[in-house]
Amino acid sequence: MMAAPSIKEVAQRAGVSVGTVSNFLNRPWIVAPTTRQRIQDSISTLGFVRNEAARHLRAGHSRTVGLVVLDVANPFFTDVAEGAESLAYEHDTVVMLCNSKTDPVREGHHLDQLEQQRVMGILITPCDSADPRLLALTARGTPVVLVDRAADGGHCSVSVDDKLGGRLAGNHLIETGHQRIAFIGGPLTMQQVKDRLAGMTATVEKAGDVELQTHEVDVMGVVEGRAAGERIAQLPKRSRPTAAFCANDLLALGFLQAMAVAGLRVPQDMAIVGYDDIDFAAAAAVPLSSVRQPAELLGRTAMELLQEEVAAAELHRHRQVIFQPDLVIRESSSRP
Amino acid sequence: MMAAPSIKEVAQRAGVSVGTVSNFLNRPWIVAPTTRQRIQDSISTLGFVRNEAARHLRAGHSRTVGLVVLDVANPFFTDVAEGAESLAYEHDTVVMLCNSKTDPVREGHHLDQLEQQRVMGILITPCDSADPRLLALTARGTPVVLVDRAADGGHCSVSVDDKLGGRLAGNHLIETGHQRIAFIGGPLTMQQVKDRLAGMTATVEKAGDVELQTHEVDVMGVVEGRAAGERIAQLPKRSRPTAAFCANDLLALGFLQAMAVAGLRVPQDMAIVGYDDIDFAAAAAVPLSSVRQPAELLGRTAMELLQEEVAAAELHRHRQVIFQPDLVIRESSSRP
DNA sequence: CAGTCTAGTTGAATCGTCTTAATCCGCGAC
DNA sequence: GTCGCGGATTAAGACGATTCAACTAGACTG
Repeated sequence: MMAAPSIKEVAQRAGVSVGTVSNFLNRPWIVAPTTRQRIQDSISTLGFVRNEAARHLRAGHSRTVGLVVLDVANPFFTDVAEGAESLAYEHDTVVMLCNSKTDPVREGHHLDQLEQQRVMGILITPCDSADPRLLALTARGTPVVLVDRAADGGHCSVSVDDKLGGRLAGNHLIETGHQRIAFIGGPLTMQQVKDRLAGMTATVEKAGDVELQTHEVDVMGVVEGRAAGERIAQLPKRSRPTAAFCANDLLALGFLQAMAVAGLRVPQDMAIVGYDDIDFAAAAAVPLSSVRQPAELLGRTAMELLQEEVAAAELHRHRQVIFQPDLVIRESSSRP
Repeated sequence: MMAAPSIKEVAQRAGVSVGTVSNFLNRPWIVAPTTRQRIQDSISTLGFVRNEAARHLRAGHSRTVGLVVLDVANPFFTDVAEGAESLAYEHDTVVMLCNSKTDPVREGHHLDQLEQQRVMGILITPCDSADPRLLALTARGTPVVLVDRAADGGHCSVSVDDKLGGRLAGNHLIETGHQRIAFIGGPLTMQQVKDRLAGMTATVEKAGDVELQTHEVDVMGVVEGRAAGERIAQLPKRSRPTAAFCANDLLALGFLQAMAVAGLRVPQDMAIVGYDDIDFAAAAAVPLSSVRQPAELLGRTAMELLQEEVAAAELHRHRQVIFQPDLVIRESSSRP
């Protein structure tokens, strides 16, 4: 296993200078056809592969974008990644997917690594809304775009109107006649969760005689949803909510399973509305109503903003793009 | 936004040479305490961040490992990633997670990128067992470790005995009295799928009077499992299988949902056994029996083999590690 | 035939970090 | 007072690709 051949060896073998090989690689049309052929041959016999590190060093910036998500196992985020990657692909850049698992320490570690790699920029759904590290990063020259969370001006951001999402779910449940509603989500330090709850609360207050219970969880996964469901199923019928609004679909799925186990019928005994409208939601045992977020578009737009910021540099003005969510009504919350 | 400060500016400001700063960074103990302090101050006031590209260029190899999986949305693979990452973390290396989506073109693109980045090595669950590209990659100096697939000597590999897994599922279903069994999985070009089917087939043949139907799918996701389930549910009762063995849990989950929709009870009308034992399996509406694979261990071991190969270089002998799967029996296949 | 183009090619400098051999300096031993 | 020793520091190359000013050799113009 010898060392990988460099442009130099390619040049030598083709009988030209390194400059010409570089031209061949980057501006082939200015190289004479015969020379071009010789270089091509040399490259394939040697099995030459460009050294990205060297290009990067010379260029001063890499062709990689970091994407830090809260949970790779959540289809919502894989869809976001998909969207980001599709645009990246068109611009010949690479996406580095990092999983913070809602853990600030892990998140910090990933940010360090990405900064050391001098990535073009970072797309992130941060654990903490107001982490000063993000601003510091930007100040030191790495553009940061917030995903699924509105920024307050220091960054670009792409988000969905979570309060509206909460209101949509609230209106729907109240209209279908529910008077005791549970909210399941958390941690409540996360802006998205706070906003979804706020939207719901606003609707409930306007309606007057509706009771809202809040059940906080510390991670939004299936397991936690199931646990919350079990807790709620055990409540005496008189005080048990008749509907649940889960802050994401993973929670809702777990919650749904708990209902099945507890023998409560969905939607007759318990209506459920989730959030994100992941593919699983429509395909659940009882198809889940859910507040739909345009995940892929979110990712794609975030990448767009980043590319804008990178291109414009000094004269760039941060933008906050906000999408509207839709409520998709399915069996899990249809009128009994 | 000025350019990121380099070691040179740090040195200047601290009144030392770049060599000393480099020493501070890599072998702090040989630097005098007072100097150390001055450099530390300089670093923090300038906000210096190491340039990984330059280190990499100098060192000739990067501190990144590529991990290419078939489907990031499949919890099995996120568990594998978790395992790989945990070990990587201990060795101060970074994992770059790439999603091929069972698409050879995407896979190829990722491999190109990773090779250009001169990654330390690549852990991959390839689409095609026998892609010559993998051997070429190794020949050119990038170690490749196969994950969840046994290699034939050209690489290290970490896998699980899929034939045994198939036999375990087969024995279990036959013992519980089933005589018509469906196998759902695909594409059949994938070695894992082939082996799981082979194990099942062997058991069925030994038993004698058991019928096995094969239902091939082209991607192993929830949607496809659901479709297969719908197809099978429509069969007349006399010819409809009474049990299904799905080549992964995503398929099984989809299949389970289709049964619910079709009004078939699980396990009374249809027993189901999945594969991978992802967290979802235990938490499904009807808890799923599943052939358990040690996903995290798989990832961790793959990374271990890679590090071994990188360290040993010339004198390295490829190893094939094979784990044993376990059958976890839950409600979905318990005796009616 | 001198002069002007132009297409094609070259060589050297550069990016930021690490390493190696060389240098410096102060102190104790003789 | 000199020598040597060792701890601390430095200066000078790599590493591989890119770029840009400079150069060559023909072709063409007037």
